[in-house]
Amino acid sequence: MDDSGRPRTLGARDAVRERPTLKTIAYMTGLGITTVSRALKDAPDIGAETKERVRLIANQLGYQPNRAGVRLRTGKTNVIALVLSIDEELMGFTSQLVHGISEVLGGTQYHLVVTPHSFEKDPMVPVRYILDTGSADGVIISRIEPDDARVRLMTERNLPFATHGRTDMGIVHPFHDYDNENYVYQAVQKLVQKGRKRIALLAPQSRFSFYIHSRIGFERGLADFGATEVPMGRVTSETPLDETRAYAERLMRSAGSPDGIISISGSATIALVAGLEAAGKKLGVDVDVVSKQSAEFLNWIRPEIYTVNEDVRQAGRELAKALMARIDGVAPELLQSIAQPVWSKMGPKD
Amino acid sequence: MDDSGRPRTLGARDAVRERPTLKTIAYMTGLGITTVSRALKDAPDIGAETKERVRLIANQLGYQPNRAGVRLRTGKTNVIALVLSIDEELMGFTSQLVHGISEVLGGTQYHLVVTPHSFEKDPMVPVRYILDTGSADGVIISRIEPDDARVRLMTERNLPFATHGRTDMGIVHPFHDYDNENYVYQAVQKLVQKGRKRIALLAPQSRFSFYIHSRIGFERGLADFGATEVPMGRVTSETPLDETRAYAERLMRSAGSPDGIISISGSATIALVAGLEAAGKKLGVDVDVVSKQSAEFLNWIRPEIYTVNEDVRQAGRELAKALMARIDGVAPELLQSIAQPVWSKMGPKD
DNA sequence: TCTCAAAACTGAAACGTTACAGGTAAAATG
DNA sequence: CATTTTACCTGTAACGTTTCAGTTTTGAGA
Repeated sequence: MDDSGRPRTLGARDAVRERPTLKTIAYMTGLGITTVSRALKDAPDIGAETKERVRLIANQLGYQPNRAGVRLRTGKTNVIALVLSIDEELMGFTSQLVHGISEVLGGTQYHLVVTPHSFEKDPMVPVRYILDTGSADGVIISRIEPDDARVRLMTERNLPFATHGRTDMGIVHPFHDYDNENYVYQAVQKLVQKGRKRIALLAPQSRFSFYIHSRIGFERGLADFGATEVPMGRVTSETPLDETRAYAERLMRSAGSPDGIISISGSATIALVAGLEAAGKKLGVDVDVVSKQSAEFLNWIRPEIYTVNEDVRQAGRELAKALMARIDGVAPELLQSIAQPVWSKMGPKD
Repeated sequence: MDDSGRPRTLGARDAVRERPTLKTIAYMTGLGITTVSRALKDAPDIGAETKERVRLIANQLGYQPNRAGVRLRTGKTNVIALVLSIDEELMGFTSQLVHGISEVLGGTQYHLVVTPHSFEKDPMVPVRYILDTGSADGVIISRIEPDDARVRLMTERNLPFATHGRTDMGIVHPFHDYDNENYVYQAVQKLVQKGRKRIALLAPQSRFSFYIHSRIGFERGLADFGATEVPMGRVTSETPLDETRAYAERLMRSAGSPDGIISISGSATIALVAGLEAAGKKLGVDVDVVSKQSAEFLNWIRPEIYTVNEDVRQAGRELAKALMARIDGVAPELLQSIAQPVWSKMGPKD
């Protein structure tokens, strides 16, 4: 009926509306689909002038490669999966991370798929799903353990990933971490400088890597600066806030109550402070508190708290960049970074 | 050369590893690919026994339809896009919303793609991108304006969406909203009951729908309960916190300072309280504050604040459910909901 | 016994892309 | 002038799915 070989109503159909495809551009330029595809990829066997022409038309049509086509043909999903635990710290952690990641992904073909899950149940579920369905080119995980089953599995199965936190299992992989050891060490120093000697540490749950790091920093600090530890019982940064508050009140009323407290998490600090004030203690007078926070809010409430900011947004950026590089084959040992603590300007002056 | 007609090493290849496809199941059952496809869809022209057999093998293989294949063939992406403004409220709003949405999406084929953008620049960009690339089956947006260009565009182009907030432009669409009018109305009532008469409202930016709602509730409350307004100048819930604080301090030192303040946002309240205390005022004595919050944290800091919780997680659930229903063709007028304010148990007793 | 309809199943084509294995014409080589 | 390169370009097949238009088989009806 018409110039067969090519599908029938192509020109008409494409000229009207519809999303442009390689076929559209091929039709408009009079070239073959293959040529157009290769031209847009800047392949060496396509003439310079042809490439120019193809690019021009592609731009003008606003051509965007069809993701499903690419994915089906090549297996490349152009998706980064962010695996979130449902009990991640409340105060802005997740949103900061998401924003940081997307900031970097914004200039690329990657989309960000967020996959939350209940950590208590089984942290492997989302990772296995991604592995089984091939639904992402790379994965970002947090809440890392020293010996992390997810890290092992993804390494075995060759799925690129980046971790927010370090492991200690002889596997070299991309990560970004906060230097919690150094943070706690400096915190001890700060408290001792203020004349505090009996210090408590509100640490993370012990299964996580950063528990170890903060303990190491703590013990090194106690030794170096000469102070003693007041134990926090079973209270961690993830204990329900009312329990934390109750424990803090009891602790501060007790005989050997601490005169300095270091907290690893902003929300726990709120409960902590509520507890110690309920016990009649005064911040900056009877006791000093140092806290890390992922959003600048503690000093609005209590200017007396010494605060250190964790730039989670920056962490998101680092993780996204590292992961993309890993996907592109960069060696993992080149994709590791550790952020140093930064003391907030809102805290006390000294 | 083996049993040609079918691709060569299929049985072998699939038995070993590789992801199972319809072809795998077809090979194992001895059926055609089409039959398998239709059997899994429970089509009426497939025998009951055959369906059973196919389902059994599919389950056993852990078959999951290839998303790229489906998407290429049908255009269905099985993706929900969440369009976030980069300057969304800090305190947990984003993460709550994300978790709420994923909770619902968890049981479905849908994936959640998060697409942040700088609202100040151009809120249309992400919507246009999704429209142009067909990269999602539905969209969730927030920060809704009474006359919202995104709503208009998506309606025109027939892209299903749900909004976190209402519009007022004669378009019926799925939404979930918080009853800010009622919240502010009740807040005025509460303050008047406490004997407060000169009330200030820290409202959202005026371009947003919920500005109007809170103003209406405010004015209705003032009239009904007999109080007068103290204006907040140009301060809104999005003003940088230090400016809010400075303004609050100045305001509270001035002649006609308010004895009651209503705040629409938890983070703004922090700055507000810091300001009024800097002016020497005492919460619950010189002035009462009522605040909405999306995470229960204000009363840890100041038990004297009257707080109302907005369950953003629930909002996420509602939005996800509404959007999926809309995608399935349910009429938009059936997919609208408004959450009522709930007074926190942590606030003052009366 | 023959015809027809219903029930059950199936191959081909298409969605948009890329890898592969050519193809063609012009230019360089002998 | 014949032959080989070189530079550019192209058709086919395949990724996994669904739709369409059948085909085969079975059994009922005449």
